[in-house]
Amino acid sequence: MVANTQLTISELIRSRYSDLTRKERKFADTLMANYPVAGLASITEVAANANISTPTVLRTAKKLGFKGFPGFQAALRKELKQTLANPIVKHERWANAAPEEHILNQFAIATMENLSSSLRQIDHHTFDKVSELLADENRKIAIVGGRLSHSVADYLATHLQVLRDDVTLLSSSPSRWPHHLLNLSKGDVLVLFDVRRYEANLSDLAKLAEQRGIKIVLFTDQWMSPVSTRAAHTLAVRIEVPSGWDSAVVTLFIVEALVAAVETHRWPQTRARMKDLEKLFDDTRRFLKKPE
Amino acid sequence: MVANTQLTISELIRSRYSDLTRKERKFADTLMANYPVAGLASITEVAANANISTPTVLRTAKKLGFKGFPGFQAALRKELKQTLANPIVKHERWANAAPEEHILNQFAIATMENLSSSLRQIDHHTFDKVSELLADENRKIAIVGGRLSHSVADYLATHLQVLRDDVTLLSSSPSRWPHHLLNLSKGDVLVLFDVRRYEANLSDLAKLAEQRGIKIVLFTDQWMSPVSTRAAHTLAVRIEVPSGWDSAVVTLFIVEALVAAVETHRWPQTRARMKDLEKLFDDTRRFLKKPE
DNA sequence: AAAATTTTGTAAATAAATTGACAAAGCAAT
DNA sequence: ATTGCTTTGTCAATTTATTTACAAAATTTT
Repeated sequence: MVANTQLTISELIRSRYSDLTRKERKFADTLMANYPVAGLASITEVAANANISTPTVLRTAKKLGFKGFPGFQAALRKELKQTLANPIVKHERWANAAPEEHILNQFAIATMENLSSSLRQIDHHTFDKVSELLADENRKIAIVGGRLSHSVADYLATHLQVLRDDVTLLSSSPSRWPHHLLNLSKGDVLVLFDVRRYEANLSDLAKLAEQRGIKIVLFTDQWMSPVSTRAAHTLAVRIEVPSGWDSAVVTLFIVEALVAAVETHRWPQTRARMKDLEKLFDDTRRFLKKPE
Repeated sequence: MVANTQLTISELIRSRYSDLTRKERKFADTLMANYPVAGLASITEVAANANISTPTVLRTAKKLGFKGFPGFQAALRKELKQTLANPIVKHERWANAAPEEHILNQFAIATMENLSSSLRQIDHHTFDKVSELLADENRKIAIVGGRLSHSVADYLATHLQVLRDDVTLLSSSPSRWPHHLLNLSKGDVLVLFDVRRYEANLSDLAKLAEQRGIKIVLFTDQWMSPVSTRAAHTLAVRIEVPSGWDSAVVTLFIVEALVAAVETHRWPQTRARMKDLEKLFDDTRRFLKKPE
């Protein structure tokens, strides 16, 4: 007999309940009363909690179609994992029903996991501190990224420039970086993006910045760029996806949230500033109908 | 040392994370990525899933203040029992302990919704078609973005350039765009990022491209850029977040998944090419130790 | 009420998990 | 490159869990 993989174990128990003997039902009841955690301890403990003997637990598991207790428990865990997994991925099936293995699905799952576990790790005090730093117009801001993280640095710069003055994006050629630092002084902020493989140039730049008393805000990955020892604040995110390189999605997410936080800090000034800028852009670039 | 019963284990890990060594963090990361189920199997299995040895798992548990692995596990179960009993904390399975209204959490909710609803709308056949187009080395590729989407265009260009030849990122100044089109001919591909407010320049460029028989791949938002009428393939995503502008996170997600798909199509060539490039970059830029 | 049958538990055998001791590998400082 | 220190894994010892075999208890049938 093989366990039906379609049914949850609780459904399985309900459907087979009439086949169970008195003590077996006692075990089933105990499990259902605290489902599924009551089934996740050792067979000894589980039996003790239900006031039955260990062989009875084993026999029940076998009756439900499992080879042994460990198999039963593994099924419980698997089920729990799916239940706890992000409700969005799990429940909201796609209209067009792309197969589970489609790369979009694979990526979605990995990205959701990256996002949720990054959120669990990020300290929101750090986030708040960083957003205050970036909102403080007494500090100049320089932004720099590595080879692959340059676009994210660009994104942050573009958006911050809308919100405040004195925001510079360091060019992508490392040779010119030290030069840029001359414009910064003690108390100014260097935002640095460094994910693996960590670049020595960024490390050097951080050293220089530290010597000048410039505050470093570091975006890195879970393995932590060596720059983190010099950084005033470090925001580490998870970046693993099923491909040959790393994902910048969660980093971009944090960047956007930060920009939104800065926007909130500076709302009065921002409002006026954005109007001005919009006008400016309207003159430079032509826009089409504005939706909504 | 006794485990503080006030803290959840995930909080405990976060607070002691800096005390953990490399492999210990690997365990912590694995646990956090699939919390708390990843910690509920036997120590052997848990270690195997994290690709570390069992003693390392044990040492981590002890470092966190538990007497042994079974004690650690019992704490996880106890916590899980409480979590499952109280639906209010449900959300905290994927957010951290920051208050519900914290902008990080607000953003997380919005972003997850954007991602899932975009996934539901995107036709995976379109996605596959686009990935084939981009993988076809007989077609030249030009990439262009608007004012705010330029960084995403940059990201796509940087990554595609690793995978194949003939990838150009159009500069951010619209006046030079038409010039670039001269390098493209019938059957080549123009990837265009256009989210509200839709830019007239991009629209003009699309018209020109269409006249020359260039295939247009459009990334836009749910309201659809006017370019969509000229596009061979349109990928529309949801972009709303609680801030003054729109989110590029989901767009970047699709871009990354596309790059991964192209990588798969072209694996044999890619492999060699990436090796060459790595070497080239190693000569130009200096990298520090490569993690993992 | 006794016999037959089923259920349940005890206890031993087996298998597996946990832990500890130590050696190898990795890393940092020189 | 060498040394000293830290981290990590291997392997064996120990403990614990799981399973089996069988006997006792309970239940049902006659």
